[in-house]
This record gives sequence, structure tokens and C-alpha cells, in this order.
Amino acid sequence: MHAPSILAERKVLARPFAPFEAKVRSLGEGRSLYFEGDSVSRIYRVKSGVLRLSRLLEDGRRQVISFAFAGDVVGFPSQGLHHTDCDALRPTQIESIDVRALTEPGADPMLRAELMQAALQEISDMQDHFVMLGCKSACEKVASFLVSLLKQCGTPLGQYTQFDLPMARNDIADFLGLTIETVSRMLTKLRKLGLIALDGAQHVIVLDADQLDALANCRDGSL
Amino acid sequence: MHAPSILAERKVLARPFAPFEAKVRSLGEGRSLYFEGDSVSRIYRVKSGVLRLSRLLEDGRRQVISFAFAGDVVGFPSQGLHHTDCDALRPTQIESIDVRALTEPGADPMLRAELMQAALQEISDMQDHFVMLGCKSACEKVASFLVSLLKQCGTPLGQYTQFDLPMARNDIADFLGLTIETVSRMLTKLRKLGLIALDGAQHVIVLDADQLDALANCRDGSL
DNA sequence: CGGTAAGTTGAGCCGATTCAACTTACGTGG
DNA sequence: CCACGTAAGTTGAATCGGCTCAACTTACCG
Repeated sequence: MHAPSILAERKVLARPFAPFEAKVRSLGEGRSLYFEGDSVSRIYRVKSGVLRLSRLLEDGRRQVISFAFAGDVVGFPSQGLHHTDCDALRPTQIESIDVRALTEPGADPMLRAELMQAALQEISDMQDHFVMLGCKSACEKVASFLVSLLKQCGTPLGQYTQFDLPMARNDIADFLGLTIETVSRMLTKLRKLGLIALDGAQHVIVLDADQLDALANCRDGSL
Repeated sequence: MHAPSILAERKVLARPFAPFEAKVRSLGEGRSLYFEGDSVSRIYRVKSGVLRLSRLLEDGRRQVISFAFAGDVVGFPSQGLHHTDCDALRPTQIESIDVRALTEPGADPMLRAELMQAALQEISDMQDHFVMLGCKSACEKVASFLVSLLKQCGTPLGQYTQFDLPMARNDIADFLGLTIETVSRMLTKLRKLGLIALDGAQHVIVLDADQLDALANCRDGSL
């Protein structure tokens, strides 16, 4: 759940009406940070853990917009409202920033420039995601996804690189515009090709990063 | 490539070191404003006309990221570079702004806030587009697309609303993650359902906006 | 009026989905 | 610590939506 020590500490230190001051809090696994339609009072920078941003349709379909890792900023408003749900996939520490830091003239220029950079980065990342959703085959999607995670959270393991999938198949599928079955099949395919190994459902060992990267941009899933 | 006449003109008129001044120029139909990989020195606000932002894969596949209409801002940098191509689909007038207005402390605060708003709006629009690409069927995609154009550039025609498609089937297909044939078939379907009428390939008359909107969020293309 | 590009339509195919059975992983309580 | 129950993930078979390829029609421009 919440880390009491940090919250308690903050309470003592927090001065009222210090709108642009950063505050740290933690979010238990599965907890929501905000929901679509909530009005935006603060935006957040992830310090550790993983968040999932998603949008839900009335009929139950879901699109996972992005996963946010340490350093990523989430919660940018549009018309003053949140346009996604935001949930923690892992215990997560976040730093919150008054939304007025974005546009109000009095805000810290350094912070504001930093937030603008984060927004620009997000736009660029989303453009990549468009190519993924619009152009790529199931195999390319899954391979691309693994490559991007590899870059974000890969750690060396002998001559290979490993990482944990912090999200369920479910989330991967809704992120890539596929079904869980298809994601599973593609992971199996990559495993049988000898490009990855799976130790449990979450732990991925990348055996051939170059080939994997090649598959991520190769129309026919053969290379 | 670049339009020589316009560039020549700019060279004469440009005063050095007037970084934040807005400049207006026009772009002929089919002309490019910038290319993926170009370094970003200025960003642009559309005054009239239509721009297409797209990204090209090595193997020829293309994703149209967005269409920009009057009021939209394009050209946001990431790592100082453009990450899309940008081309005019119609004769277009654009106002250009020095990119330093985004982040430099000395920049006009009003302008900067405005640009931040534009960036936030873009993020929100892209989230909608994700849902489109990731969740929706061909029929929903085309219907959604028509609805959004209707809102952007619809004009009354008796009891109906009409608009011109400023882009080719080609562009629509690459925007929606479909083929031109599928786009064509869906337009035909909507026509046969009596929701729209087509006068030539570009001119659309929306006969039943409510039904069209309903189809835009209905899994089975029946309603 | 002819030529070319753009758009439409049709037939057959293929990749991803659906639906269902099965396997594995995991947390709980005996 | 094992046994069980549930949730998550995998695999298979059959279906279907959108794609490919090809022919045809329409619009546009010199």
C-alpha cells in the first residue's frame, strides 16, 4: 500500500499553498492514480515502479495508451480533464506537481521547460506507437514491444539481457491491438526461433537481440 | 523537395536574430514543409489549408499520423529533430515560430502557454487515434473518421451537413490502418445504408449524422 | 477527345480472432 | 509444507474480417 513513512514526513513538511512544490507519494500495486474524466489538479512523474495508462470503451474494449516507467511524466490535462485511467502495475513511487506549473506565468521556468520536454517526448513516443498499431503485423508488434522493454529495463545476464514483464498478457494485447492468444502465440514463436527464453510468464531472457530487432521491422515473420 | 521560390523569398526578407517573431508563408499543394530527420528550427501554426503528417518505413509502408487544419500546431521537436514528414494536401498558409519559444526562458510567456496548450491538445487527440487504430473495426474507423471531419470542417447544406475530403483514399487508409479498397468498400456501405451521399470522390454529404456517430462506436457494423 | 491517375467492385486467400480445452503458476488454508 | 482452488497463460481448431490481386469505372487534365 502506501508507504506511511514518506507520507507522514511530507505532512509535517508540507506548507499550505505551495502549489508548485513537488510532493512524493507511493501507490500500491493495482491502485489507481486517476480516472478518465477526473479534473486535473496535479500531474505526476514516476520515480520508481510502473503505471498503465488506458482508455475504456462503453462496450468493454480497452486501449492501453502507454506504460510509464521511472522518469516518465503522466497526467497531462486536456480541457482540464484526464483522458485516460492510470493504474499502478507495481508498487510505484510518484512525485506530484501542481498542474499550474504547466502554463501559469509565475511557475518555475526550469520545471516548466522540463515538463514541455516531457510532453514533446510523449508526442514522439506516441508517433512510434502509431506505426506499431497501424502498420505492423502481430509478430512485428510483439518483437517491437520486447525490444522497447529491453531498452527500458533490460539488465545483463551473462552474454544475454533479461527483464521482467511488469504487465499481464492482457495489458500487452490491449497495448498492441491484439488478443491475449495472439500475443501468447507470438511469444511462443519467438521462443521456438531461439530469440528469447521465458522463465515463468513474466521473466524474459533475450537470446538474440539483433534478430529480435530485425523481426520488429520485417513484414514476413521470417527474416 | 523544398519549394525554391519560397525559400529564395525568405532569404531576402529574413532579418537575423528575430527569433520569436511569427512569420507567415504559404505552401503549394503537394509541397513539403519538412521531412523526418530534419533538425527543428521553427514550428508552425496552420492558418488555412491542410497538412498531412506521416511517417514512412523502409519497406514502403506508411502511417499517416495526423491531418492538421487551421489553428493546429505542427512540427514539435523531439531531440531537436522532426519525426514525421509534413506535406500540404491543399494550398496552405502557415505561421512559423522560432522553436526557442518552446523552452527558452526569454520567450513570450503567452506564446509559450499557447504552445503548451497545443501540445496538450495534440496528446489528447493522439489518444483518441490510438483507440481508433487499436480497437475499432474497419466500419467504425471510417465512420469515426467522417464524424471527426464533419466536426472540423462541416458546413450546412439544407437540413444536412457537407464537407470536402481534402485527402485521397490513400491517405485515409494509411491514417486508419486500412487499405484503400477497404476504405472504399466502407464508404460504399455507408452510402448504401443511407447515412452519407458522395458527389464525386471528395465531396461528402452526411445524411444521418446521429446514425453515423452511432456506427462509429458499434462493434458489429449494423448498429 | 484521349490518356492517365484515382476510386470502386469482385473473388479468393490469409492472418488474426473466437471459442474451447488444457496447462501452469500462485495464494490460501488445512 | 502440501493440497487445493482460482487466475493466468498456452495451445488447437474453425471462423471471419480485412487484405491481395485483378478487372473495371470514373474523374480529371492536357
